[in-house]
Amino acid sequence: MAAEHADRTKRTTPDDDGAAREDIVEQVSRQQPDDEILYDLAELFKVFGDSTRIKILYAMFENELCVNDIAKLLNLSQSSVSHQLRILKSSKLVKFRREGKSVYYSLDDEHVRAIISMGMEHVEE
Amino acid sequence: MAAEHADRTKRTTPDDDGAAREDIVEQVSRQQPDDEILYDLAELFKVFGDSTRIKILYAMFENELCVNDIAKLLNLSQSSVSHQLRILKSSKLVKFRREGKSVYYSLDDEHVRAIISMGMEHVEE
DNA sequence: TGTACATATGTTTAATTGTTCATATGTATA
DNA sequence: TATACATATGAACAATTAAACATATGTACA
Repeated sequence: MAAEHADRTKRTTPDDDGAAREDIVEQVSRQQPDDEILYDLAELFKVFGDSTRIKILYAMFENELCVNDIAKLLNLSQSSVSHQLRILKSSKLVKFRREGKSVYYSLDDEHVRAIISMGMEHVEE
Repeated sequence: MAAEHADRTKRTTPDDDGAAREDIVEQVSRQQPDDEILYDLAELFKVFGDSTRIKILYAMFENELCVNDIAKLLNLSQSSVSHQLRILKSSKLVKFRREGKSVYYSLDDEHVRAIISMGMEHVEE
């Protein structure tokens, strides 16, 4: 794929290049997932894309925490934490269990951990 | 860590639980990366968190593409594509090379591919 | 150098969204 | 059941931002 394109870019005739480009574009178009899937993908990353939510997620990297813990830890209002947890829940990024009056939240699966780790590597390099 | 917490939650004395919570919170607080790093991490995911940018990134998954290709492929204005590529560039998600009048963009490194793939797995499950 | 094509960028506007405040729901216990 | 504590949720406001439009910059070629 990439190799094929590399070949084409070596051509010098304008018309040929134009035709090649159209071919590439059409091929990419066929390979592109449905808009709906890419929309969902963007929505997923949007959830990671807020510093409050990232702080909450990171805090849960190795511990389950209740709403109050998170509020104290990050110096946020209980309301704000609860609102954000609602978003994290509906994106399946965290799971929770009730124990007495408290609700303990934790990361939902290894994907979440992996995505955060991968992003961290990119940021730190 | 998680094991230690599991132990503590078995205690029934309210005072003990309270003290244990504080300990956990303080420990998490020490483990938490600097706000600045988490802010950068959120900023990174924010870039992935737009359907237009995700479409552009995905289109470049296996091919380098010029601005015009992307505009045609995704039925977007040249201006819009260029603005988005600027954001992708400044986040180091894409690299580019000039060839004649055109500028060819491609994914910057394997991290980018990995993050997208990981997100895709989460969305598709 | 002038013209055409490809890309970049400044500005404005409409829409999205995180936080705050107020209030409601849920749970344990006296 | 009344009270206190923990969490959830509805509404309003302020800040962010993607798209559109106009225009500028950069490149090739006659």
